[in-house]
Order: sequence, then structure tokens, then C-alpha cells
Amino acid sequence: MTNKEIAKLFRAVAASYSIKNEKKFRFQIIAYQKAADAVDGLTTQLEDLYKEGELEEIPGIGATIKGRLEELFKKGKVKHFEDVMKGIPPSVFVLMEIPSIGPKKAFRISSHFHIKNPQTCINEVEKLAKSGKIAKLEGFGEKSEADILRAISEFKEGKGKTTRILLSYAGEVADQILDYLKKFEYVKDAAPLGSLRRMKPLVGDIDIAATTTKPKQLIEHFIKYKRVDRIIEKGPTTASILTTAGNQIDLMVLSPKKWGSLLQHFTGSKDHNVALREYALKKSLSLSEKGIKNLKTGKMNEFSKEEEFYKSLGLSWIPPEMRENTGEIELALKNKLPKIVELGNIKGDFHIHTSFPVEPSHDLGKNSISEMLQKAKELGYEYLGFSEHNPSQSKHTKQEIIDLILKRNEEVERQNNLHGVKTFKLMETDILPNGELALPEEALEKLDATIVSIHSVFKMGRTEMTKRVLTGLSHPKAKILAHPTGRLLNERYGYDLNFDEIFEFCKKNNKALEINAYPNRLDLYDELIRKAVDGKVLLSIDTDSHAVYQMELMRYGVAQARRGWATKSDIINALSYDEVKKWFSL
DNA sequence: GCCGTTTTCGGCCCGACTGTTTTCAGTCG
Repeated sequence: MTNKEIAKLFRAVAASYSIKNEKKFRFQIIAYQKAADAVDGLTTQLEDLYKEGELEEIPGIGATIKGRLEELFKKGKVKHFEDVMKGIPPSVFVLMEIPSIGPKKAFRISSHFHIKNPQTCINEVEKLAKSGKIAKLEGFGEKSEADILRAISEFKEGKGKTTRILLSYAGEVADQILDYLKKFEYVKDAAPLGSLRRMKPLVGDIDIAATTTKPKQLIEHFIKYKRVDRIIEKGPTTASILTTAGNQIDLMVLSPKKWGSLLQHFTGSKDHNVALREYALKKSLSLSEKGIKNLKTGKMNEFSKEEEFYKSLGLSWIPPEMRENTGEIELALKNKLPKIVELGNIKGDFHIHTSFPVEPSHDLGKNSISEMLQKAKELGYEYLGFSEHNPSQSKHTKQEIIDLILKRNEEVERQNNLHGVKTFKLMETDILPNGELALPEEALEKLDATIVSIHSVFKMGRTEMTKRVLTGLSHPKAKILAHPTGRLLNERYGYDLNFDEIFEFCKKNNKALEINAYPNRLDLYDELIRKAVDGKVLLSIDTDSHAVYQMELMRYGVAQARRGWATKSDIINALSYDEVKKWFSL
């Protein structure tokens, strides 16, 4: 059973509890939902963790659920779950996937109309709604019937919250709406928050907060945005719209005096906020977007600055990228948060593709070596590493490959410091399926170092793939493993590697792992970065640019490093030119 | 059912909006 299926099962159990008796099972419901979230966020298969005896290390899974999981893996089913879900037709759990339909409504409809089949239930409900039968049900009405119909049709089109979009794209959408919001003259502050501010690689809803002295008018202005497909909801302080492109945008508006607490609240994550509020509650303080309420005196404290909000709880300010409730609150209480890396610490970029004709089997860049160097200067870099793909092996003789590399090197050297930016002679060399590098020894010798990466035969077992990568990395010139998991967001999962082994090897042999800043890669990703940092493995944040403008993407890579709690000292390209040169020769 | 810098028992975040309701249930984040 996959993690996705298990998470779904847990949600079904939670839903069953709330159908049976929401009050009585209140905490079981929360526990199973929490466990489902935990499983969903896992990057390792639960079944592997079970085999390795590490189930209890997952926060949100305690003794009881651990026992249920063991039963599930042994027998393929869980007696207790079957009892809890008894009498609830399977269609309920499918109908719940439709926005605005929760467990109660799904159960009411399913049982009243005797709908059971999970495959056909959505169409059956659609038909009932069209014929006006849902509206006659007690507790439903014309509006909720129309709502269900619309929700089903949007669900079928894949609109709204069913899709997650790339961080960079979400940023653009947010910028456009911010520009529009700022046309309303009484807006004081406005910013994208939520997962966008936390810089998660994929963003669901786009959350925007604003302060103004005229909230009602600002909400009216917001919903008149020209790209509105539908207004999802609208109240005095919040509103949500669905854009014609199918993105949901949530706006929350408060007075400028509350900007600090609004920022904190709407940035999340949910887990971070819940943990923070539980902590505050022990001090008789209740937190919300409106401020901090003292439960003893009833007095509400307002905050115009987020730093003050955290400070008044006795915490140092926590960078948004760290707010995932993975230990940051505890450290902030002791004022011991690590000083995580910043964009300004970056002194260069090692993963740069140019248009220099090295005749690779993969793609060339669009701009010249000189143009990329000019951009590097603009970015304030000290150095740039050129790493075109290796010349194709099938179309060239060994000598031709060596000559191509020499020619490219000549040009890189000629440009060294010409624009005030120093250069490194690198390459991005394929690791072949047998672990060998796709460049002859005589060519590798002529390089300062090489980036190595997998670009073919992705479907290998974990052990075999790990061996392949480690063999490739063993070459003394191989210093950086590019886009280590090979994932492409919204397109494909990466290949399977034993990262414990990779980390250990890298640390021992002075190799670095790349954090690829390209928006659909962002790989290594946060969780593995955190483990790499814990294991003292060096990282290199690179843009993988194939054109000048892509060199601006560095900030996304830095953001992932921050999400993984990396500090300046963990990052190779935060070192000076001389230090890098030395490290390459290690 | 989970969890621990007042606790291994007794707590468990906080609020928004909609629709069908005469005071609240359901859903969402």
C-alpha cells in the first residue's frame, strides 16, 4: 500500500468518526487527520519505515496508530477500521473529494438516495442535483444544490485547489494581483503570504494579506479584478476568488495596526501556528490574526510588526521558510535559531550553460559566455562556472571531444576577469548507466572540476542507481552532483537513491550536492537538504541557466536551502574564488 | 489518539464565511 492510499484511508477513518459522533470522537478525528497529513508529507514509503522499525519516529503517529499500521502491512486490512467504517457507503469518501462537500453532506446524500458505488457516485449526485432532488433534502436548499453542481463541474475540469502550481508561477500571479490591489489608494501594506512566503516549491491557493483603513471598499475592489472567473466567498475581512486560469486567491484585510499579527497568522504553516498557539495557551495567551489576547485580563495586544509578535511570546523572529513546526519554535524560544543562508551570501553560480558549440547530445544554452558573465557582474558575483553538457559521444571521436573541450576552455580562459568576474572551466558530464563519466580521461584532466548528473536510464533499482551515482562521483574531477533526485515537479518523481550512503560518501570525499534553483526542479528538496546539513555535507546552489534571464532564479534555490536550514558555511558558492579553487583541487 | 521545560494524565488553536437557519451546522484554512 502506498503512502497516498494510507493517507486516504486515515482520512476515511476520520470522516467515519465525524459521521458517527463528531463530539465523542473529536480528538480521534484530529489524530487521524494529523496522521494522514504526516503520511502525505513523507518522502519515504511507510512500508519501508515499517520494515526498518521506524514508524514511531513520525510525529503524529503514536502507539495505537502504529499498531494499526502493523496490522495493515501484515494482513492487508485493519479490523478496527472496518468497525469504524461499518455502515458508511464507500461513495461517501469519494464525494468528499468535491470541494464544499464534507463527511456530513456526503453521508446525508449517499444514505438518503442509496448511493453506494464509488465509481459512479459523482455522476449520480450530479444527476440528482440537476433534477432538483438535492434541494428538497432537509438542510439543503436551492443554493447548496447549485453549489454542488458547480463544484462537481469544476472538480471534473481540475480547477481550483486540485492543482498545485510552481512557486515561480504563483509568484507572478501574486505580483499581478498585488499591482492591482495597490491601485486602491487606501492600501497600506500588501504582500503574498502562505506557502508562497514560505517558498514551498508547489503552491496551492495564493494567499494575500493587506491592511487598509477602508476594508470593505478594498474587498469590493479585489473582487472586481478583471481575471475573476467566480467569487468563491466574500465577507467583511476576507474574500476568495477563482481566476480564469483556475487559481484560487484568498485575501485577508485588517487595519494597519494589526499587520504584524496578520503576517504571522496568514504565513502559517498551519502546523507552526497550531504549535505556537498551544504554547501560548499555556501562558494564558490566545493568538489570532487580530493579535495576542491575555485570557486572564481579557486585554488584546495589537502588533504592527511581526518581530514584535514573536518577541512578546519570548521567541526570536523565525524566517518564514522555517515555519513548518520541525523544531524552529523550540530553538526560537532559546534564541538559538541557526543563521540561515541569504541571497547576498552567494558569490557565484557553477551550473551555467552557454551557446558555445560543444555539440552536446542535450541542449545548449541561448547566450554566449560573455553575455552570461555580464549578467554575473550585474548580480555582483565574484565568479562563474561554465558547465555545458559534455559533447555527444555517439557523434564524435575521442579526439574530437577533447578538441571541443579545449576550444571551449580557451574561450572561458580568455574571458576570465574580462568583465570583472573570474571563471571556472567546468562541464556537466553525464553519469552513464555503468557509472562511468561520459568524457574521456584526457578531457576531464583539462577541467577545474565537473558537475555530474543522470540524464538517461532513470528506471533503475535503488541499490543499482546509488552504485551508479557513487561510481560517477568517485572520479577526482567530479565535485558536484547536479539535481540529485532528478524529479520534475508536476511531471515525474525522481529516481530512487540511498541518500544516507550518498551523504556519507560526499562528506568523506569532499563532494557537494546541488540545490538546483530551476523552478520545476528545486532539487535537492528541503527535507533532504536538512539531512545533508545535519550530516555536514556541502551544498552548491546553482541555477542551471540556459539563458541570461534564468540566472535570476538563484533566489528560489537559496529559498530551498533556507527551508532546509542551511547556513552560509554549508554552501560552496558562498566561498571566495580562492577558497573554491582550493576546494575543487581537494 | 497524541503528547510532555508546570503534566505519563489531562489537556487538546482560532477564526472565516455560507446557507439554511431563528441560533447554528458544515466546511475550509
